[in-house]
Amino acid sequence: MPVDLTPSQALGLWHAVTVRQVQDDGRDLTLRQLAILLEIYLVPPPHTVRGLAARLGVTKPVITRALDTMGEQGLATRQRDERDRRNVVIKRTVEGALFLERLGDLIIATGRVQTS
Amino acid sequence: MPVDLTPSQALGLWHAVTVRQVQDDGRDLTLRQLAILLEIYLVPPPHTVRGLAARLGVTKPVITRALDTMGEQGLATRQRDERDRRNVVIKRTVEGALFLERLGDLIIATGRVQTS
DNA sequence: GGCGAACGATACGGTAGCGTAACGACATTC
DNA sequence: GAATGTCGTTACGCTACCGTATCGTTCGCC
Repeated sequence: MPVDLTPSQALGLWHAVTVRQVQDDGRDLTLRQLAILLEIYLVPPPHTVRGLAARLGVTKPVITRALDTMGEQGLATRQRDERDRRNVVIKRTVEGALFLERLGDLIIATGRVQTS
Repeated sequence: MPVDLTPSQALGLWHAVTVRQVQDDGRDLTLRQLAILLEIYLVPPPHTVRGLAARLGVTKPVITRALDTMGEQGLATRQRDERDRRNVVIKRTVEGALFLERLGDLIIATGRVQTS
């Protein structure tokens, strides 16, 4: 099941999905926040602030702030690591999973339309 | 040349591309700015502030501000419409075209790796 | 010519992001 | 048990974005 996109199709897909995301989503996430969210939900846990910062090439406060915002929106949760209480483990939430599920559906639906 | 993505592959693609975009791009565009950029370069001109605002479901100042920022970065230019001097026509730039070209290549390259 | 509408830009107060630097809590090491 | 190191968070000053409201310019129309 290969993904065989031309450059034009690739950008077209990105275009359509991004526009619909802007239109529909009241959340207005940053690219960084979206990257963090995808990282949390698509990469096996555990996730820490330091780990995410290193993975994305940003500073720790960026992650802390993003988790603050996304926490208020119910997209992720924080939890102290009881084994090493210096660490904070980032947990997934139902709402976050739903958000990504909708995003996945949007991409697929758009891809079908774009290339049909 | 169909795009036959599973939900998992779709999100995986989005994930990898978004993360690399965050890692590599010092510009740190907003989702809205990215949507505007894609709209300008993938939809046939002419583009106006009002048109883009309507298309994306945002207010006019959002477009004005985004064009300010993107103008400083060389990603787009503004030009008065001499036929109707109330209008401003948004023009593409070489740098903007290069940016999108790189994005397209990134998506394709990622898609190949992701699904191989 | 004057009035109203349309367009883009600007002003305003507020919020949220940024990077750098420092901080408190905790673990580790000697 | 005191020093050192490692976490995540907070503080600071700053910049950029937000939405609402208003402004100046320009067009169209009577």
